[in-house]
Amino acid sequence: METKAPRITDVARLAGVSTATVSRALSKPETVAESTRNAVLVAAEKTGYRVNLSARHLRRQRTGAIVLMVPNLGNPFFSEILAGIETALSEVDINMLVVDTRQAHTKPQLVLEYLHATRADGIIALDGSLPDEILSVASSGTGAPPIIFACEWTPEGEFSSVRANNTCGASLAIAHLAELKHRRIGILTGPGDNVLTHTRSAGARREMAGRGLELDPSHVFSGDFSLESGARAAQAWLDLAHRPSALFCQSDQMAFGFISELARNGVSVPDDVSVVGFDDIDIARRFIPALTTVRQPRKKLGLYAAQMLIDHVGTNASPAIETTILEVELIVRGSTRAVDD
Amino acid sequence: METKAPRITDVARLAGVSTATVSRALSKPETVAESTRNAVLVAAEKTGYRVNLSARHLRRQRTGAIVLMVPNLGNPFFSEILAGIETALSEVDINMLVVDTRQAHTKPQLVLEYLHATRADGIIALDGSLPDEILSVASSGTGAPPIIFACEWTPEGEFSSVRANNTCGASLAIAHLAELKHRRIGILTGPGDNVLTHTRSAGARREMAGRGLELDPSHVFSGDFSLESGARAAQAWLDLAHRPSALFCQSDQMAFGFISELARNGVSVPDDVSVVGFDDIDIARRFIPALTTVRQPRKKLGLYAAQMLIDHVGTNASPAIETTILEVELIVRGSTRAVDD
DNA sequence: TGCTGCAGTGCAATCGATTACATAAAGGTT
DNA sequence: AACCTTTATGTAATCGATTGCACTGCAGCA
Repeated sequence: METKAPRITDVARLAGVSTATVSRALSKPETVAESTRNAVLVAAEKTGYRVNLSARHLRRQRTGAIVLMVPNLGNPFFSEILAGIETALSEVDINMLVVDTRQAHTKPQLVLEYLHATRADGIIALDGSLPDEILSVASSGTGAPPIIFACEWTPEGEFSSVRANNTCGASLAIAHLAELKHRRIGILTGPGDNVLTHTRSAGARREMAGRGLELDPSHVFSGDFSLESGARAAQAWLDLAHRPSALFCQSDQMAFGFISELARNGVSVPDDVSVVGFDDIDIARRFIPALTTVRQPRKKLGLYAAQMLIDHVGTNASPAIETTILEVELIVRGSTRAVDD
Repeated sequence: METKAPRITDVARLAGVSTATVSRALSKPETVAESTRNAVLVAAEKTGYRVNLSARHLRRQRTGAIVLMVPNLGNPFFSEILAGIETALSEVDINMLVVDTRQAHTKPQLVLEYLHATRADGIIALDGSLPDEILSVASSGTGAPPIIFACEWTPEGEFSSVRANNTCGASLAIAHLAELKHRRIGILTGPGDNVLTHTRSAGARREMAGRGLELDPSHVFSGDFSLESGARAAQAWLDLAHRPSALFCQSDQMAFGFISELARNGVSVPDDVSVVGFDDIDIARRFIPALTTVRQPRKKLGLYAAQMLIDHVGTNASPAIETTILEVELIVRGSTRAVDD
């Protein structure tokens, strides 16, 4: 019963033309006479013909797909960026291959596979801390597809990237707390080796310095952007004799973990501490208290990254390194309030 | 400068063997003499050879990829399932192509493309409500790749699926509330046309009936699994003269929206109302109050779905329809408490 | 009338790897 | 010594679509 899928020759025979004409009628319709084109279309419809993409890709030397390297698929922060990328790609008929890079650090070989041009036409990396082995291959240019970093990036700046203005975001967060008269402001950072951590920390420190505020080293908590690391920071906060009255968390997730753990210990946000997050993920406006945070234009980040990659893929040799920085916005909600005098 | 990527003939020449031997040495090492194999491996290493996947796929008549149809990439509930699927697939060297099906309903053509075998070897659908146009093609069997439903499924049961025991989950939720002496229990449902909505509602109703509890029609709120629909239900709840003392929400997101909106109106969970969710997404244990909910084994759902699909793809003609139902678990946290007598 | 140009089409090479089949060499059996 | 196996390798067809080049026929032009 199992009928074979129709091939281009089947359509050609039915339409009474050559395969070359069928191919042209379908992919460059304007080069074929209208009557022929219609005959081909009818024949294609009748046979239920679908091009064989493997054959097309082989011949055209493109794969019609890009890979997306995500540091941790389980993190909700990424999902909306994914959605943005997907939207942009689906319009130009490019597929999105998703890879979780958590394993990249233990098994770089596995991820290296993706860097070779027969797998994908390009790469969007949401993970700025890919192992050096991978980055060196990527930058060597020989046969490796173009790569764009989104959100995160590599400090050396060898690659194009689209990112939020993290420095400015951190400044906004600190400025907001300072204006609420907080003078003992703490910071809950991301992982030590992460560019976002550095950039946000630097932005925060600069803003504090500019306002003559000191940053007590014991008020710097180090986390890893996750809920649980926020909860751990709360424990550390509780153990302090001299506690900060406000905390700038470098991710919303950590802010939630922090607030939640404090709540379990009878400490209230914002009454006892003010908290500012970073990202503005969906749940932020519905957390209790609603979280004051720095909004990153996630959908836009995804769209821009995809667009940039599409451009690179189209003009198949543009080594120009572009960096697009998108503006962020402080969203003031219920997790911050002025200190009592 | 741009050197062409090395081909299999380059490796063959360098190793002094035929292309057939190179191919075998790389993909079926045991069929080649050890000395030859080593020579090939060395030559491959030296040239930096990578197989051209388009060529391989064309010849082998497989694509090495499966597509994953996700109803809404922006929803955090799905991310962990994605992670599970990705883990299983990466071990067998299959790629995951992710497609957002929100557009499927407006543009079925676009999604139909994926159903043709040259794009993917198989499909995992997290969306049970694909348009009929698509389902009929999928079930016709002619050239369409195997499809597995995960989490959601189609009511007609024409396809294999992996899902949680939703009926049982709903029962557990209601039983828990009933044991806390709640007698006026409300339900916040998902979209009316969704299988999960029906199954969970049926399970809840049955459990209530079994315990002699009445379900007041005005205590059934209809949502769409989203945060905001939970908030809207809270408004509806506030407007009631005779309010339920407990609410079973068919998703955690809705529970958060509901609790949050009540909090803004000075109503406390669990003091004034008890709330049970469904899913146990990460944030549930850190929400304030921590959410009592029914845990779905998300990672496992992903793993099983991937495994089932891999099996189907391997034995390339197994029309047997399997249904795997995974058990759920009630996680009691702070959003529920006994009614005051 | 004869020539040029162009639109429309077909022929056949090509993309690169895989694999059925053929062949050769080595070892085993009687 | 003749013959059969087994193992290792090579030859060449094949997967299906695309596209450079060549060809045909017709319109336009001098």
